Amino acid sequence: MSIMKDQDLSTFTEALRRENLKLTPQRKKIFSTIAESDEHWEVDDLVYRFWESEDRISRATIYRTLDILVDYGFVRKVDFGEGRSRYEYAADKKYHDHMICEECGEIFEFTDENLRKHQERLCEIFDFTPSKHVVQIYGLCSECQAEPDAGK
Amino acid sequence: MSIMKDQDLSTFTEALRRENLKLTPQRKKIFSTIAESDEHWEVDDLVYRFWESEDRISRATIYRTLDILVDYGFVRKVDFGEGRSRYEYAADKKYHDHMICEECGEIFEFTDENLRKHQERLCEIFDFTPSKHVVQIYGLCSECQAEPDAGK
DNA sequence: ATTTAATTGAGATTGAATCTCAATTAATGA
DNA sequence: TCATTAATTGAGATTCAATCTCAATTAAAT
Ligand SMILES: [Mn+2]
Ligand SMILES: [Mn+2]
Ligand SMILES: [Zn+2]
Ligand SMILES: [Zn+2]
Repeated sequence: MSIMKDQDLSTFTEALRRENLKLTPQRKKIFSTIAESDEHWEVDDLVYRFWESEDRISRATIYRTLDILVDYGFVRKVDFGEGRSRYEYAADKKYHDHMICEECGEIFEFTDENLRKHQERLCEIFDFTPSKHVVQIYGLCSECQAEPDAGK
Repeated sequence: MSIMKDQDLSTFTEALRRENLKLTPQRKKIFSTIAESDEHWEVDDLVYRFWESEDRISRATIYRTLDILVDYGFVRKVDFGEGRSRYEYAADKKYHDHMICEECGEIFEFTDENLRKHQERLCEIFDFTPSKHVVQIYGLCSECQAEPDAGK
């Protein structure tokens, strides 16, 4: 685990203490696994990863810990309309949006400051105080346009 | 039912015939109810409305009919992260996006051509062929900023 | 009127997410 | 180090939206 992520872990530890929550082995393990995970993983990715390891962690605990991590801003919850949630480690990553290929499932991240500013302006017009923006573009990625079966 | 919506119904009828599907009383009733419904309704809104009427329609049939209507483009399915889907009658309404107040649940629609064009440009850059865009802004509406309990 | 493939509805099933509660454990401080 | 206490865990039950199954019904075409 990198220096940066060790820092994150101690930030997590402090946040827990601040709210009188305990630093349990389960929470520690979930945190460090997440910090090393691929992007946009789902709960079962964690469940099965732990399942194969020495000490399993129950679904309930995983869900509960994720809620805390989302609250604290270490993890972002994303919904690509699959009927279940995905998550991404947020601590070392700035604002971005997603393109989702409906053929191969690949997810492309992009950042567009103009897009962001447009939205801010709209909020001003509506006198709306935003807490969260969702921008998603569904369609066919470059590969899948060429060969419709590429991703299968 | 307006002239416009009668036209829609016959378009629906034709679409059904084209695919060898039958025009049943249930489908007719669902269609006309939808065409008169408020925006962003959910399945249970329909279920209960039919429940109180003469002839009830089963959940399964409602879901199946909605799938067809979404396929044909008469209805748009929207997800505001509530754990269930909402729908809106699409036939007489052009492109728009949504602001969702997290306090009172109100949904505001807006249309911004620049935003749309920005997204188109991004798709070109990524060589991505879009089929669907989702833009949602969650936060506090004007009313709810002033009085946090306004919507309760 | 007959034929046939599509449709319906009741109820079972799935799958994600949440809840319950008894047993366990981290944290605090004497 | 040990006792106290409130937080945590895990197994399994529960919830809820959505989908599936299948026998009975029905729209539509001839
Ligand atoms: Mn991402
Ligand atoms: Mn709308
Ligand atoms: Zn693709
Ligand atoms: Zn509001």
